[in-house]
This record gives sequence, structure tokens and C-alpha cells, in this order.
Amino acid sequence: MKSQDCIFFQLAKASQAGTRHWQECVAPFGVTAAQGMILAFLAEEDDVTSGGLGSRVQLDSATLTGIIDRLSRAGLVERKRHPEDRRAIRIGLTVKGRSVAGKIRALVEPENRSFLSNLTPEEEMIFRTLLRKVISRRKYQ
Amino acid sequence: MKSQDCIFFQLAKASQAGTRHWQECVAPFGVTAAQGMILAFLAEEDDVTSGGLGSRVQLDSATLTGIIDRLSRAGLVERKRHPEDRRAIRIGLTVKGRSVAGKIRALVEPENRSFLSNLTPEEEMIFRTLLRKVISRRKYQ
DNA sequence: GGTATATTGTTTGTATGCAAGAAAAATGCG
DNA sequence: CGCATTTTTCTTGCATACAAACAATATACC
Repeated sequence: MKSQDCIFFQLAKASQAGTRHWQECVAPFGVTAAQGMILAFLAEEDDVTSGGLGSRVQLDSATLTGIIDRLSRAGLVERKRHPEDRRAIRIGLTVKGRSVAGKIRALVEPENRSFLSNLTPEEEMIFRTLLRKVISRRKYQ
Repeated sequence: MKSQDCIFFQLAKASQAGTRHWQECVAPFGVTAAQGMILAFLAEEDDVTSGGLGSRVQLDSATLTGIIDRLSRAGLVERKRHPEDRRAIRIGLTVKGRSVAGKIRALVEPENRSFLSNLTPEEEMIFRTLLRKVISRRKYQ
């Protein structure tokens, strides 16, 4: 078995290819791939705590702090103190952020199809199933 | 379709899970996941130019420079000027590096099996085939 | 109530990863 | 030959990503 065939290597390259594709999709909105993905999650559920968001997007809290910093600087999200737990932070979309997040959210489905267009629908279903199986039951989900 | 099911997100998470697994495997040798992967490639073919290595591991030259810097500082690889093209750099394993690279190279196959142990052999074959299909025909391979 | 412990986020430091540009050497074309 | 272009690598700047340490707050236990 060549190193080229190493699953860790191949998954990293597949991820990089996906990130590049997604990056190009969200670049017109002035955000990066990771920022765009966070916005897509926020479009589904707004006003979540930093910890809650972190567990859903499976990112280290330190990483999330940086991404939220930049989204906040761009005027797309706001940090608000949680009323019942003053340690916690609620992250909410601004008006501008909600608009952008909605548009980005709408890109997810078509761009998924576009990225996987060289798989047949049946292959795509199998691929997604196996991918979920590989990810499941691991640390951070 | 939920953002959780977005292929870009899932591939990123699968890659992160793979990298974490690989990182734990190579940590005893005092190298990071990326450094370990470079060493595994070098164990297969030594004394390659920086560009040649970069195209095989599909990394930006800026990224590779940093990784080689750190491997060099750890005394595992050496940069040598190419005799026939003085722009080019040959990257070679040191004696210590060759020993470490060999041991890491030997981990690839068993750790691939370990990482994919919740797939059946048949599922693994299908998964690898589809993964290759997804990656192929893209920029950087 | 008062202190030990746990939780929530941020900070700091290190390591990728890429884009853009710079430096050095080789190549090509007049 | 002489100069523009290309190739090869490095540098710089920015954005993840994580570990470890820290600050602020909440909870538990006495």
C-alpha cells in the first residue's frame, strides 16, 4: 500500500477539495469557507451559546473565538451576554448577517450536488452513508 | 438538508478525525501528523526535490517549506542543493530520519485498518473507490 | 455563608494551509 | 551574447485548528 492510498491522506485531500469548492461559493459574500459554514449553521438556529455552536460545528472553543471575532468585525454576528448565565455568550446574527446567512444557507444543497456531480445518485447515497459511519462514535462526535 | 449533512462539513470532520487518529500514532516519534505523513512519503522515495514532493503530497510550497523547516530542525531531513539545477533543493532523510520514517511507514497499513475498523472489508473498498472518484479531476489532483 | 470544584470563553503558542509576491537561477528568443 | 520569461523555492500575511493555561462565573458541598 502506497502512502498515496493512506486514508488519512486521502481524507485530508478530499476535505481540502471540498473546502476549496465551498470557499469559491461563499467568497462573493466576503467570508471564508469556515465563516460561511458557521453562518449556514446560524441560519438554521440563531442565538445559540458559543459552547452550543461549538459542539454542533465540532470546533475547539479557541478556534470558534477567532471565527466569531472576524464575523463580528465584519458586522455579521453579535456577541450578547446570556441573561441567566453570565459566563455564557449568545451569538446572534445581525440584520445584515441574517440576510447573508440565508443566502449562503441556500447554496448548501445545490453546491453539494455540484461537488458530487461525478457520483451517481446511488453512489452519493452510499458515500454519505459510509462517511457518516466513519465519523461516528469518535471524539468530538 | 441540514448543514450537518453538508458534504463539505462532513469531509472536514472526517479529515479531522483521521488526522487526530494519525497524530496519536506518530506522536511517540515526536512529529506531528503532517510531518509524519511527509516522512512516510520520503520513506518510499528519498532525495526528491521540494517541488516533486509538493506535487505528490499536494501541498503548497509555502506549507512545505514550513514542514521541512521543522523536520530539518528535528534532524530528520536535510536540504541539499541540486547539483544540476541550483534553484532546486533535494530533500533527503538523515540516518535518524530514515529510521523514524521506516517505522512510521510501517504504521500506515495497520492504522488504516484500525481507523476503518467499523467498515466491513467490502464497505472499505467501496468507500475508498468513491473517495478517489470524488477527489479525482480536481485542482491539485 | 464559604470554599472547592466545574463550566464557559478567551488568550497564548505552535502547526498547518493558502494567496501573493520576492529572490535566485535556468531557459528561450532576438 | 543580452534580456525577457519561466521555474523553483522562500517570505509574508492571514485564517483555521488545537493544546494548555487563564479569568470569570456558577455550582456543590460542608
